[in-house]
Amino acid sequence: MKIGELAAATSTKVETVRYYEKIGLLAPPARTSANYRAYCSEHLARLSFIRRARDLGFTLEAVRELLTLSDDRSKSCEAVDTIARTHLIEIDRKIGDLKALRSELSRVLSSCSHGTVDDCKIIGTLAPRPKALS
Amino acid sequence: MKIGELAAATSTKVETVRYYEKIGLLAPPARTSANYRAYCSEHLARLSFIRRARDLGFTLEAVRELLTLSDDRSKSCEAVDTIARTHLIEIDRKIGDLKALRSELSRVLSSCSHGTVDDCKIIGTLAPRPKALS
DNA sequence: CTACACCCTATAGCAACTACAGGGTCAAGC
DNA sequence: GCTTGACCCTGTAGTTGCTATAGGGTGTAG
Repeated sequence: MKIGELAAATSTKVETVRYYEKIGLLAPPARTSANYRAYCSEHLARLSFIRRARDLGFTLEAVRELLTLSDDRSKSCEAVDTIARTHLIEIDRKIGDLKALRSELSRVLSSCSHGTVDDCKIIGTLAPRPKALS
Repeated sequence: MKIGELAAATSTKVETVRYYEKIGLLAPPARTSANYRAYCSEHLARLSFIRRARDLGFTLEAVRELLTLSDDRSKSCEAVDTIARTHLIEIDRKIGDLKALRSELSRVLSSCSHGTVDDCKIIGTLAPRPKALS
């Protein structure tokens, strides 16, 4: 399996596959006589794992941990659970942040009276022209 | 006003203030005899504007546009409105993405039976071990 | 035999900072 | 008068997760 095929099979870009290899997330595969990367099904499984985890928003560092954990199949999956739960909390935090930001921006927008910049409440909200310059 | 004071007044880090100057967002201030940056109230107003816009999630490029627009006080604020509305749409998209991701991750997490990694549904979901290796 | 798609390495770029390294300046305290 | 410490300076490299480019080699179809 050449890199382009592996990439296509996992909806990944070729450069990204090479990048994962460079940062040690994907094991370097064998090479053909022409120095082309030759992947096997283990690589495909590994990269699929990585992509799925990435799609779920895990950082590469978290993916790295998950991969390590998943390699020791007899260990408790508590650590796995912890990583996922931590990630969920982080997502909730981000959603909360964005919602707060959304309502603030929405408020600013609704105050716009569509006149000149001089009257613009959006600009006004951003830059409260100082009443007293020092 | 020295850079540390300006930074403190706007809850910005000193390095960030210098960074804004470097990328042309904040005008270079006068210098003291010791080559220290000496800021005036205009700089304070400008940096406050930048920080508020950033807090609302505008990109630096959007901030740059908003600053340019806000300098021409007689112009229509339509362009300002457009930038803000575009940003709002973008925020909504991000919230949607995160919510979808959240529900997916939540589903994965709830399937965890807290046994060993070998049974772990989280790992299993991420890496469906191929039934037939090629 | 010559296009063309694919592969290789190595490096730089993106956003928006942040963190050094390696210096200079200045006010206070002994 | 000298040192300590907090501040300031420039310039560069690091962060995350890729993506893009330059400048080349390989393999196959017409």
